[in-house]
Amino acid sequence: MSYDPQAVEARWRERWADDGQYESDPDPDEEATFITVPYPYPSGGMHVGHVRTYTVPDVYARYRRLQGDNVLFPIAWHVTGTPIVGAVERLKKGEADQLDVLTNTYNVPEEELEDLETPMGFARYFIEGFYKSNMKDLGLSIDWRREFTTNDERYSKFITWQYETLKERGLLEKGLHPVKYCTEQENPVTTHDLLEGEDVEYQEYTLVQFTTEEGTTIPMATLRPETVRGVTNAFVNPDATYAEALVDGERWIVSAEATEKLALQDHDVEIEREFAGAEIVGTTVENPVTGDELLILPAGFVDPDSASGVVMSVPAHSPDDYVALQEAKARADELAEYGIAPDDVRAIEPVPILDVEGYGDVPAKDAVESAGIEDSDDPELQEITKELYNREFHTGRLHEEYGEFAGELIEDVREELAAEFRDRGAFGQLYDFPEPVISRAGGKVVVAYQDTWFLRYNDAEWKAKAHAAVDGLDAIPENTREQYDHTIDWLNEWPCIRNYGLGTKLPWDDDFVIEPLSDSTIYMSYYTIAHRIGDIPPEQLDRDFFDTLFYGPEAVEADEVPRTSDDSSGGEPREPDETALELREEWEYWYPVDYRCSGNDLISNHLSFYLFHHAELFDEPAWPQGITSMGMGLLEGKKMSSSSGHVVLPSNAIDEYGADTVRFFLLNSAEPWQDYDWRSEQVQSTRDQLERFWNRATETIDADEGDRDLAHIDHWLLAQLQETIETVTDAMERFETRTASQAAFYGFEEYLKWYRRRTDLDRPGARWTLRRVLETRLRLLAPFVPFLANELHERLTGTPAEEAQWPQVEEELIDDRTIAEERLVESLHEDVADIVDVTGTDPERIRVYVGADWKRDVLDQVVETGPDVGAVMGEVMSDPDLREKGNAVNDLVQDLVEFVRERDEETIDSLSAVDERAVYEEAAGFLAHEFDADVVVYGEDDEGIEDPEGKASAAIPFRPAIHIE
RNA sequence: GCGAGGGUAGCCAAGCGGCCAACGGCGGCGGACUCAAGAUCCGCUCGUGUAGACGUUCGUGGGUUCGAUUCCCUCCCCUCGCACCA
Repeated sequence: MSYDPQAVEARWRERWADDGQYESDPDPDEEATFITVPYPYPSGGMHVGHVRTYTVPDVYARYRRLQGDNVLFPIAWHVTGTPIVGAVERLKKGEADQLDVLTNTYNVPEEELEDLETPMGFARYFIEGFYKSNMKDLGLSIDWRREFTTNDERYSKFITWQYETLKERGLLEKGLHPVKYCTEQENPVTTHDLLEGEDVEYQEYTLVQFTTEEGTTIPMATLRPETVRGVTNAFVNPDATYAEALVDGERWIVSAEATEKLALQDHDVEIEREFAGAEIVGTTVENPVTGDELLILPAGFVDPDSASGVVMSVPAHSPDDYVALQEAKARADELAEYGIAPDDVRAIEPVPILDVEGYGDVPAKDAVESAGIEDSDDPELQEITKELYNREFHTGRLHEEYGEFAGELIEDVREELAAEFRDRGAFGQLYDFPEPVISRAGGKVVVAYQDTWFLRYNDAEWKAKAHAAVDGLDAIPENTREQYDHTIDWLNEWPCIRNYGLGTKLPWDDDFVIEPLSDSTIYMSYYTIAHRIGDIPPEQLDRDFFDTLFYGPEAVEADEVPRTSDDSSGGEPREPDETALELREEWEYWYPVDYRCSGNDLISNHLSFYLFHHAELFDEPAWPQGITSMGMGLLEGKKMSSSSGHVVLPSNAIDEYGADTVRFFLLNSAEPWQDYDWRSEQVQSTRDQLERFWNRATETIDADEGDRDLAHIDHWLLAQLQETIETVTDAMERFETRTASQAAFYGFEEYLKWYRRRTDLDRPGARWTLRRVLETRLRLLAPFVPFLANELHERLTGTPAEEAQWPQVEEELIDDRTIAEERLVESLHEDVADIVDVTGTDPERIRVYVGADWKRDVLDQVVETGPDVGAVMGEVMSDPDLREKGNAVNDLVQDLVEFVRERDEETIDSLSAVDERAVYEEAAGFLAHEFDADVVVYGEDDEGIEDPEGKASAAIPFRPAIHIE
């Protein structure tokens, strides 16, 4: 029967569903293995780029089951936050892009679009229609009883418990934090809400507070506060609108735009009057650090919508400023209209404040002159400005006048220096974007301070615990360990709430929702009880309930203090909840998570949060045991992207190739942590290979069973099988799905190819061997291609592969000597083929000469003495018979020393027991058949040897001489 | 810039001190089978070569070693992450 994956797979899916095959419950007699994967976010459909993430854990789950474990592999749906809400809004607005993705990429029928117009309706559509059905079609061995969404009432109770506990432990703190803010909607926005400037990051500008004669503050925005001593003048845009305003009670002058930003960044701003920038051009201001009086010059390049709208000029270090100053000098006479004396402008000279390698005293001048820049419109000006900026930041050292900071590198002291001036009241700060950022609502996006709650990942003790969790972790691949440590060190306060979106309300302030990365840190524990918690009324799921569940009855009994912020029941001793105690058994059985299979892009946030929260909320035995981080998927060499339609839907791929092919391709084309590339040509080829495997397997199954009457080559194949079992098992333990499947499938195919050439497959011994090999391979492959492997295994043995055991190496079938012997045959075959090829002859007769016994003695001596020509010669020459042979021995020793050096000890060992001549004699028939020639084997010293061209003496041990004619 | 990963024959990709001119797949060429196509099987696919060899290769330039694709350093190029976004 030919390979029909759709039919085979449909049967097994049905069978698994009917049997509840992958529903796992605690069983004290079996070891628990708990595997998780980040729950998908159904803000769109699933594509093949997502498939491997879920297939790798499935393969491991299936592997552990074959090893006898009780395995739990659950899934749920993450709907928290704004992406789904945003997607629904865009749909309702009828946005073309959104409609295109839905109807063209994901083939949502027009008439069903309406169902997607509520957030949960949208989520449901993609959960049921894509994720869930795709996962089932792929044969993922998920316990479907445990699914939930993060918007479920009971899940929220669980998150509530988590956040109340963290708050009580002092790990949540309230404060102001800069966020992206849409001035149109008057609301914070996320990257997804942006129309323009998605990847622009806001920057922290220092406001250097210059003052006018009247004592008005003019804050000049800079990213380089350390250049304050190099300021020679200021620039304002004469045509822009500026405002005089009371800022926190002080009189300030900034651009009109800046007043709004200041107001949003926790300043009290009262605008008194607005005027054109020209008004203050020509006046002077005082540098708060040096006390110098500086002139304000006009400049059209000053953007009033960038920071404060007033900039300070540092011509010695900024090529931009240098060119602007030169231009101002050139038209100094025109500046008289602003009441500026032209000579005052011409008198302005750059003031260097630092030394930087590779430039002279005035670096900006050097840079401008060597680049040959003439005016401020030159596009190269930006480049050299950036280049000099970088150089100065990393290698620039401050001059003497900086006192304690003198001689230091800018990158080491900038922050410290700015902080010091800030303390003295000379500097302020302002967050702003360096480029325009526009929200999807069309409004300008600025940085605003928001009152927020954040998780204190900067807490030293918490960090220490998280590091401890990393120490005990099986980080796969191992080099991700340092990334976790690095992230843990680097993480700061993390705002964990949002103003809107789906999810759990902040327990003590329901204006806020806990954001998606923060409500998904310990939910793996929720899986252990998810299938039973539905029977419990939500109101019963209070703090005591979860305390009992996770911390045991004593956590409640011992504690008579009211626990929740709104608990008014007072200090009554409480009874642990019975149901919670029952569920506690589930949690204790399954926890900890043995492996979490995730993407390497999540290391810097989600996976590190996962470690932080486990380390804090649970005791060490419940900490994560292992994390596998995976690479991403490409489609025909390019990044997949649902918005551009450059995706393949799993359902299409499964229809076309079958689920086993999809799985096998993904698992075999790269190791999980490497990127893979979905190329339809390769996928098709994978399918062809599986089909060939199927056909061969079917032949073996249909043939007579044979019996255990084994020839040399059968022993050889069985010995290779043992090596394969070992390789595959080792690889599976390390999640090396490529190595494992490659060895079990393609690697072994190579052995079979040789085996088929070497022997008569109709022998009873061969048939027995082939059945044995097939059965073992089906078990090795069952985690990868479960449909095909279970089907064939059942046809072969009567039971599915998944009900059998993972293959064990059978000691009595290990046979290094036979493997070594067969290698000799292979290399003899290869040598003959080479000679035939090079000479272009079609041989009638092939003569094989095995080296003389004394040569073997010399080899033994080399092995004993070690690969050292001098030492071996010393030993060998003490034998008179050998000494007599003179130079021949010398040459032989040279060759044999090299022979031994090139091989490892095991190979040499296994060769020592080999009867070389017998091996060639056994293979003579095979060679005769292969080359269609007579094959005769001689010993070099045989009497009656035929040696027409005197080749025999060239033989050395394990490298016979050959003659063909 | 910081952190991580990577650059191997036409393409994908393994190797990670000697068994390596370098597994495997795709593509290409030749052959067997076939009326034919497909599938399958065999051989070739860096160069030279009428004897199993030699020569030049594994981003660049150095170094360590008897010996380096494999170890160390320099440089060049590519990919990913860098925060409130899942």
